[in-house]
Amino acid sequence: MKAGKLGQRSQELLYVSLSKALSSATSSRQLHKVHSLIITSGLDQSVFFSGKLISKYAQFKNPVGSLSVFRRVSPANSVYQWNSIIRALTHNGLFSDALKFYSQMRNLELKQDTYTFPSVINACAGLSDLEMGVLPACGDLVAVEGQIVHGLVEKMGIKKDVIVSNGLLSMYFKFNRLTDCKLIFSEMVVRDTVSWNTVICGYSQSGLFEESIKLFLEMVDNFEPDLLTIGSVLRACGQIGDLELGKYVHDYMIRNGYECDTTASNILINMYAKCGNLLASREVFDRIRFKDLVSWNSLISGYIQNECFEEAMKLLSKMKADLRADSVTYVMLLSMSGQLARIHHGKEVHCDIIKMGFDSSLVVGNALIDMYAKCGKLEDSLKQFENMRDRDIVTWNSIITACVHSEDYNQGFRMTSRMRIEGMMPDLPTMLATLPMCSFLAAKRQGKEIHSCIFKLGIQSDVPVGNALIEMYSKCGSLKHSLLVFEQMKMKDVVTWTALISAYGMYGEGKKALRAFEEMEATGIAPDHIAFVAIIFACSHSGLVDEGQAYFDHMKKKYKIEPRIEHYACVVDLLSRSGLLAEAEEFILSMPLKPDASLWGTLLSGCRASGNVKVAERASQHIIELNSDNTGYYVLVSNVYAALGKWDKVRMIRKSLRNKGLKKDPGCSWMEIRNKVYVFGTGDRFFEQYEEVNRLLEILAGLMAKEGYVADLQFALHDVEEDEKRDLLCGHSERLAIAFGLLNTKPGTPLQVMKNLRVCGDCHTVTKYISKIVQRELLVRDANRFHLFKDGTCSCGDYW
DNA sequence: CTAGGGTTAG
Repeated sequence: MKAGKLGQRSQELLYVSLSKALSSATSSRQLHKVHSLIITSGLDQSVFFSGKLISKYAQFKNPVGSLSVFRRVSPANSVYQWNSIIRALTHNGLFSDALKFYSQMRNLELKQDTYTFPSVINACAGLSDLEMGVLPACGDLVAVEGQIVHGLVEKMGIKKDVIVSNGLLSMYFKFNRLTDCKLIFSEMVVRDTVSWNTVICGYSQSGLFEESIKLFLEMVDNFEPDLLTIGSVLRACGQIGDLELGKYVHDYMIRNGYECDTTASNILINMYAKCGNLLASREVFDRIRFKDLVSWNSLISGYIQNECFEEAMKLLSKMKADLRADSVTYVMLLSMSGQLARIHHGKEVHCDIIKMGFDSSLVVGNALIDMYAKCGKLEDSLKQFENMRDRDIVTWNSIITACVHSEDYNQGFRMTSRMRIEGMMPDLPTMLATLPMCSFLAAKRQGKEIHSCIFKLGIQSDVPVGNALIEMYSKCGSLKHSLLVFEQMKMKDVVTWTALISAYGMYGEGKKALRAFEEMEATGIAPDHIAFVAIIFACSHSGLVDEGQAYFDHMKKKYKIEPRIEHYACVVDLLSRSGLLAEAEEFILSMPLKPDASLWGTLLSGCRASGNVKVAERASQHIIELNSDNTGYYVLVSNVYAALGKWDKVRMIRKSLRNKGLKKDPGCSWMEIRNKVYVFGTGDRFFEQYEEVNRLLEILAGLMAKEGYVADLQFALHDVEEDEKRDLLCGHSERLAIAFGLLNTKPGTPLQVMKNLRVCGDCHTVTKYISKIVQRELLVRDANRFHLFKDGTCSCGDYW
């Protein structure tokens, strides 16, 4: 009896001391020691110690240890043990394993409790992030598991448990199911700081900054925000540039003693920099007692974002005196080189990166691709891309963007197909990078594919995506689809409206563009300087001279937007296309900014329609004096002298182009027939069906002559005899394309032809005749607009 | 005995 009591007493003592030892273990070595003691005492299979050991191993990032303890108690019969193993696995990122254990637990018909769900929910959420991209089926599975969990939570009546609800909230945020979040949050009976933080962070991370700020303001009435809340809301302030609220939060921090927190101060630096208030950033920085690398990087990045590059460099050298730059610092420096397009600076940074051994970093590698592209060195971007061992989605998006930046669309499309072959899932930025390629090439088929991909990704309601789609469809010859996308967009910004106005402008729908502009103003969206470029261009493409000029004044007076060179160019285009050349020239000479080559070039193009050689010659003189590098203008100038028969001047210009190492963009046209793209260059003789195409053009020439057509030889721009000039005109690439299209499609089928340069006046006339003779709709897109030829007329009303 | 939110520089 006595011995028994003593035994029980010592057993209790052992229990307590082992439990204490286990709790206070601070290293895995200590843990192993205590574990051995527990085993020798024969207590390792007890519910209490096994559960505690499982959790303890998880704490030291040793899920294998947790598992081996769990296996020794199998079949486990206590909820505590199951909870522990599920939590241990989730804690270590082994989400799918955690869910497998959860399924087993469900099969055992053990009663789950409020401790089970938070871990399970976390596992669901974690898996969605990591594996859904690669394994869509797995993602579905998790979605189902998430629903089961939610259902069980409701059935068990533990919906009111704050921790469980918070877990559900966080899971749905990770699935980006915002409506569910809203519902759960509104139904929560009890909310604590964590609940508020979950929704505020969640909205901020989903990019819904206004929503996040609104919730924060609601929260402060009842709860004390902590550092997490403050961090999230400051991020939101920075993103939308809400300086006022940012200052309010800063005051709150000062009042509540968060001011000396380094992390919080770093966020403040970032917020002020994003709001453009570098002085405030600097003040916060100077007050930080313990500046860490992030503090320095944040301030330097602030200076770079606000284009104060010299300040940034000064700070950098100061920083280097007591801290070593890390990969983030180098990424920022690369971004600076890119912004400045200074390849020498970029290469120096690249050398430093190699020296410091940061060249193996994925983020740095991606930044290098971007830097080289922005410096116009696509070759170096490609080299960097090929040299990279690991590539993530950003790598692919960067190289595609690089190709787009250098206008190498074929390379760009090659990259997108390589990306598909290598199994990389495209994302939203991929869509934003590829859509402009389709726009430029008028590749409608690829554009449509991307559109369906956008639906599959579920990002069709994203505003920039919608904007890019509007542009793509309008440039691919489908105004109808553009309008459809526009109508379906729930949220619209100034870019959306501008895309619509430009679309109308390209199709010569000036009146509709004007109406769209008014509608935009009526919905309370203020036009920016680009919207004005779009509307004035739309006017000039439709011959709405008075309206265009009115908008130019409207911009200055009502919106206080100072006209830039491109606005002046629009007005010059507007006047000269309508034959008001004297007014256009006068306008250039009276403008407050120094006219550059683009203005004279615009005037010169405008001269083509009316053939005013005097103005053309004066404009040419200005262009030559300005010594621009744009070949397009020199082609125009040389055309003027060719038309005047001043061949010595033509030769002089050609020679100076050669000396500068510049080459004229060759004119080319292309069209899509049955999913295949056919390209034609000016005067091409080596393509399929060359003979047939030529014969058809001859037949058409005969028929046109009967209708009264006479070739306008001022557009044949070579120093050759008259009849040879006629031949050269016939060789213009758009004619080859049209003839080829006529031969290879059924009668009556509308044709769509793209051209990289502007259509010449003679081709414009010829196309009108052809549309009448063959009774077909011919849609021609040139450098900046569409011409729909139908029964002898053109939609542009000859304002080409 | 076990549970929930994670913020800053790119």
